Amino acid sequence: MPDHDSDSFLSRQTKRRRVDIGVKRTVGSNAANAAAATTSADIAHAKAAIFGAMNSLNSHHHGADADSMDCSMVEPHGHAGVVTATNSESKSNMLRKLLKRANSYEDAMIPFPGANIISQLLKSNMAKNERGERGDRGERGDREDGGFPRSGLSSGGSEAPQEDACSNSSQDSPQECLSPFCHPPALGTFDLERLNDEHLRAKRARVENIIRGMSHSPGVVVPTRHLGERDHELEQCGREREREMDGDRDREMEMDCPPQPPSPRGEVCSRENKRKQRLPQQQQQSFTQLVCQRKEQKHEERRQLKLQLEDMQKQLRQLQEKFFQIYDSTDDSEHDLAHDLGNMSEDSAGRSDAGGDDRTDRSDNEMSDLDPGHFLDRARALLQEQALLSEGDKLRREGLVWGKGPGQGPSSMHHAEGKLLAETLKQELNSAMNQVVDTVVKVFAKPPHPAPPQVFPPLPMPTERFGVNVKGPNFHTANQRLQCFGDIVIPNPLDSFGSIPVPGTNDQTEALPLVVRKTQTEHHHQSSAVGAHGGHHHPSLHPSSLSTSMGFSPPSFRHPFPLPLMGYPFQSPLGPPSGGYPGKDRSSPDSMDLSRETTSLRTKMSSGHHVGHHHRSFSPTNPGSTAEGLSLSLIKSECGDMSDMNDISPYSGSTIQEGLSPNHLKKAKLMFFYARYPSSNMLKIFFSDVKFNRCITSQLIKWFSNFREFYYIQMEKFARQAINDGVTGVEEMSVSRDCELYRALNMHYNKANDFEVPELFLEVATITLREFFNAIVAGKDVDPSWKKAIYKVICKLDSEVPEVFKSPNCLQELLHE
DNA sequence: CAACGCCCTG
DNA sequence: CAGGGCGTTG
Repeated sequence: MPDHDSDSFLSRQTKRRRVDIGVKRTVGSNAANAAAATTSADIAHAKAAIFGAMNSLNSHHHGADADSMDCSMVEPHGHAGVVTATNSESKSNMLRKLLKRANSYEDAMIPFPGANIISQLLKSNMAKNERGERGDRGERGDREDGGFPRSGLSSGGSEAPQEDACSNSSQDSPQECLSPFCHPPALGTFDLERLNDEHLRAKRARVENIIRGMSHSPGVVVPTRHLGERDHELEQCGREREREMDGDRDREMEMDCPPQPPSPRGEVCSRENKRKQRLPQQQQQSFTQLVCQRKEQKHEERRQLKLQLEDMQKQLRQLQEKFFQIYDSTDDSEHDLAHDLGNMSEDSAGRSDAGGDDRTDRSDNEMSDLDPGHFLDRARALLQEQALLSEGDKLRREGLVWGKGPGQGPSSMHHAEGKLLAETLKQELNSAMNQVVDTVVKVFAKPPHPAPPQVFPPLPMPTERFGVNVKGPNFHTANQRLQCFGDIVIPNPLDSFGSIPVPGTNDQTEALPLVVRKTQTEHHHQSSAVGAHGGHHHPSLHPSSLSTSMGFSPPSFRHPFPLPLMGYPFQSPLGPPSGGYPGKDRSSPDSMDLSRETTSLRTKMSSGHHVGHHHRSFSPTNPGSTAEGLSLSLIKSECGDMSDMNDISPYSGSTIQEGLSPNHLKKAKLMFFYARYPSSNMLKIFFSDVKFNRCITSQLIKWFSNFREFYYIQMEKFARQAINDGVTGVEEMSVSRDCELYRALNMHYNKANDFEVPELFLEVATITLREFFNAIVAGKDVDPSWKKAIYKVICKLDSEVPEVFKSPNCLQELLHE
């Protein structure tokens, strides 16, 4: 898999060279390599973010609780001892049930598009957690090392370690993390096949159960289907999938690319397309482009879903943790609710012991218990109970105390508080659960809902395929809320995804989750290479400045959808969204997608050849995308492959730019006062708010080259002028703040004169001037390369650029001083 | 060969 | 300031 990645990247790179922006230097290949490593390690980044978040979560609690939290996501067995000891098992059971249901949905979702990836990721998390509990702390550290900017970076060698780290993480991610069978050495091929078979069977069973379950859900009408139908669908999906893969191969042949293994990866596809768009015969291929666009969108959707689920799970774990803190030694009267929650601790523990593969062998009984209808019903029951409880407790809620006071025994006071807390927790849980439900439902209902005008006749695919009537109110709102999660920053491909049919290919994307797991794994890994966060910032950038001046705090980093998600659970103490879901009235994010993508393109095209259209966004009104394709190819030929910049950080709207702005130019000019010859690494460090690619690096270096040029021209000019003026002694030559030379330089690099030119620069300028003076006086200027000696001297005079310049906001900070 | 930097031109 | 050519370096 890494081979494939690097291969494709190499070919991309070589092709790119043709369209280099002109500066012969290929500085960008450093950046490009880094970018490749970044993208290929996106999954590792995501994981690192998750684990980092979990770490931070755990760090707020002491050992046992932290452990139980870790377990809670996987298995509550960690609580079992504690809870049973305190005879409040039923309560905890209730919570566990809820929590587990939340988790179990990933399993339930497996047969559906986008679900498999989630479950895989969750399973991988479980595996990680289990390992982590065994005291393996190093792994997390490694991961963070690979995924996050490190603090101790040397300006010289920041790239090699990055690549190493990235490749490391990309290496172990497929095996360790993505594989549901996390016992590599123990399994022979036969075992693997057998497990795979079982896994598929279990999947099938789950499909049945889910479909059955959906029919219980309010507002969902499900025509019951037979396994045979489903099988047929699966087969069909597989065939479609094969067809598409063949298409990939064909296209690659056309591109005279070295034949690559058929990759389901949208990234590759899009890359192919981008390259292809430069070719004249692209009209013929608009169709295949559509296929790839859809794939890409689907991958993004998966990524989003995955992130959402993880977030929600984090929330749930938090809540659970709180719950157990409070109920550790208290009692309650919730048995009525808890009793129907079944024997969860048993099967939970059983599953935890059995490991990942055992999860697939869930019985139908269990599954029927996990269907969405029951889930929703229970949620409602909880809500009703809440309503009752909260009547009397609402007023006292202010005085919640989250710990046991020293003087507080198991008194009635404590008891009452526990009730309060329980209620609050339940509310939170409910809300969180609602979110889970919505998400899941959203997946189920991936609707052919009326999306932007379509050119191709829509294929009635998802509804039929899943037998889900998506017209229920819940589905709509769920859909919208999902979009709200990703709003502003993350493009929501859900809409366009489900609604952009591709003629001929019967929308095979739905079949992807059903493909063999290995393919899935690859798929996941690769699609995440397009991932959202790849664009956060270059790993070599300074985390300190980022976090302090850009609001790049770890929490927000790990939380792609912080506000809507966090706000939701607490928004309504008593009025949980039983009937109407909040977010129903949110504006459609469709327009935001456009604007956002347009922005992402615009910033990149900061100089020259602006073409008004958004990249990667498939325009339904322009089916062939011929014109767009051409203009797109123009853009790409300007700046190389844009796949490097596809990723949009959630913060990119205000912080990470994909192009150099006039402010960056200004900053560069001010930096020139300190460094005449900054290395590309240095530039990456100091322009941390810019997403580096070949273009940007070249541009920045070109800037400094131009600065030098001007500088040396001025020096020579003034030296000659002084000589002409009869100056004979070098000592008379100096650059002070009132001389002409200084004014010329200041005018050029500090036009607004709002920056105090450092004294060091004056010294360097003086030295330069004298060098020129001496050389000219000595008549060296007859030598065509006489300046080189001077350059050699000057290039050693670079001084440290102040730390302030590392801040993206350094202009404000500098100019306010 | 890639990376870099200078030079020239527009 | 950007584009492109060219030479140098490791």
